[in-house]
Amino acid sequence: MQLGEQLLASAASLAGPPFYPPESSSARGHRSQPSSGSPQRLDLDKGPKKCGGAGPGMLSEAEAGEPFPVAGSKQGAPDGRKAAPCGEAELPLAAAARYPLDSLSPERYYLQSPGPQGAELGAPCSLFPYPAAQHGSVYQSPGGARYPYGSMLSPGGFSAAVCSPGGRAQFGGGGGYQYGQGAAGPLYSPYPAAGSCGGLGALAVPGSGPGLRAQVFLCNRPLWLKFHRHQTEMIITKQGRRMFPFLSFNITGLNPTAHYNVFVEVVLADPNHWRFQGGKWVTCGKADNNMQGNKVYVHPESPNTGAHWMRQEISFGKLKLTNNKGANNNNTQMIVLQSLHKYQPRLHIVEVTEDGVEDLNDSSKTQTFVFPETQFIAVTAYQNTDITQLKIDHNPFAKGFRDNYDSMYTASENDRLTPSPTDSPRSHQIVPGARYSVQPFFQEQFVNNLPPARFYNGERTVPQTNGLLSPQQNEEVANPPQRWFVTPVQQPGTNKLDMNSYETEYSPSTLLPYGIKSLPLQTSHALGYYPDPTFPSMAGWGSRGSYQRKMATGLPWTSRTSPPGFSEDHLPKEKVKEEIGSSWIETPPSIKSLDSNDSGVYTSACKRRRLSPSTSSNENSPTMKCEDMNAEDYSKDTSKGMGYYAFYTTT
DNA sequence: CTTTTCACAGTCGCGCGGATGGGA
DNA sequence: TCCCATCCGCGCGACTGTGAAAAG
Repeated sequence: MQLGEQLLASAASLAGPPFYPPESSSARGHRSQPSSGSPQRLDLDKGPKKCGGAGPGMLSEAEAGEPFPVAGSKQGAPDGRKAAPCGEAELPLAAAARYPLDSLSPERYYLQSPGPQGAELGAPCSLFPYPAAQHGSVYQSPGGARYPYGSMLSPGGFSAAVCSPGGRAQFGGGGGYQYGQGAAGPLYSPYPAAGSCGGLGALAVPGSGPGLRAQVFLCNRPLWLKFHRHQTEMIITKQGRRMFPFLSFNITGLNPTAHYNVFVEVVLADPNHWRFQGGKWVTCGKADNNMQGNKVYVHPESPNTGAHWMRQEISFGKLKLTNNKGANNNNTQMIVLQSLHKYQPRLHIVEVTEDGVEDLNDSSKTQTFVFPETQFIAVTAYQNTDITQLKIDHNPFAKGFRDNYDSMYTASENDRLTPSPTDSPRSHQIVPGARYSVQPFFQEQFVNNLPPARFYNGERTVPQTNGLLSPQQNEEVANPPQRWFVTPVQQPGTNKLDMNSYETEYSPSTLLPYGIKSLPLQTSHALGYYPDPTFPSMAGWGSRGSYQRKMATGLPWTSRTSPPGFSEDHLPKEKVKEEIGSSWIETPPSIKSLDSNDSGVYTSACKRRRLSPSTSSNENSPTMKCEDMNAEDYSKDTSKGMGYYAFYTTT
């Protein structure tokens, strides 16, 4: 467990003053040892305890409906677009801006900039690393204010490039983003962006040593965004529950020969305790930041060379979340969390020696990345049915909860409740993907793991779609079609269900452009994950969606249907809007009619579904469970989301 | 009343063992 | 006939969300 301890120490040291008070005292030792008298500990007991009240730290519904505040954000989006999935309650910036937070001074909160990350919503795996301090909303415990947001990097170092994918805004320069956004003030100088923000250009830093900046891309970002819009929830159980979506990254910019440890740390995202009330998440007193337990999950392949980490996608699919405090002792695969608290996963990349020994004195060897869209609230049971539905729709392990229902309907491809690759933000993924032609990052997860049967002609010839997923410089967007034909890197035997099936939603097929939709494959029966029974009703919304997506996977040539230069950069706003607006929550009329006709069957076959026939309608679509968000509001919301894309694409 | 725990049903992949087919 | 490789089916375990019961 030397490695584990080192990493723990690393995380702690990185954090300077840790984000999570109880762990703060264990900078180099055990996290399990609570720092009883830790000066950094935030006295949250003074805060309002009563849930549902309107005390400080609470987000009223009215407030929740307000536009996303940008005040305090140096680089704040000028238009104040908001990224709130289901109200802004979950947005730290909003929260921080509104809550006196009792004894907490504002500077203790490192707000999430609504600008950059919001703008990149459409980018699945884009290459826009930007400063840590400005991003994300990791709750900073008292005493930790010095290190905004946990960028535990030394100011002189290459500072953790909190890489939030997608953004393309110039990094650092040109009104770029600065560290220490908000009250915290810039603690770090602006990121000296190596060339353009993101893109492989930044990777082209030759032989860089410690100063080499890594870039991290959240691979399944569209999925995360989907959940984020509704405020992601993660189930925690005593035995541990896997995350879904799980964290999956692509890393670039590492020294190929150097060794690195890669691990994920889950930290408290804000100082509040949350509860689901009135169809939305509201704060409910102070968080219990005394929670003990392991907060770090070391990637099983650590330590390994930079080349290794960059060669393939780095997935944390086996990471489990638990509320069992005793789980930290003997199960390093589990991260201990507390229910109804909001957390922010963070990725740490620490350069180590060949033996895996970390130089704790050299903070420049550590980089931390935070993706705000991966924030989630830990729950023991799902609160928001929207989230439940998303989980069912996207998590292969939950397939049993959707098949019957799915097979009930025969809605057209366009009339789906569940987003297809063409009607969801995933479509945008192609875009960024189009930029990625150099490295088949996703092959293992998106291609190699795909059941052969899912490939057209039974051959794994689809990898060209990988091109969609392979990082590529922005300037390369111009030739997406060619890029798509990327030679696959066969890595048989890797990843199983947890990887490939999870990602099937984002397999190349899911990333195919609109054109794919018109390519209904006859190979439905060949789909590994979705057996034949689902296909008789393929036209139905049940088998459609992910199922057909998989069919598309098999088309090596499907990518060609994509318009040249198709990219999120060039994606017509109308199209984007259309896609956003057509997310799964919207139920097409055809379904409604079917619902009425087959309600009986539906009821028996899908009694477990929370989505009742009536709720399949627009009026009662799951989305509307955010009570403060009616259809119109949702539309607006999507528009706002669109704003993100617009902002993103124009940046 | 809210939150947590547990048993349950369903799906999937893996591993094992038997059946099958081809070659020596 | 024997040996080896491949294919197939079955059982098991892992994993999911559900829904009821228990706990606070």
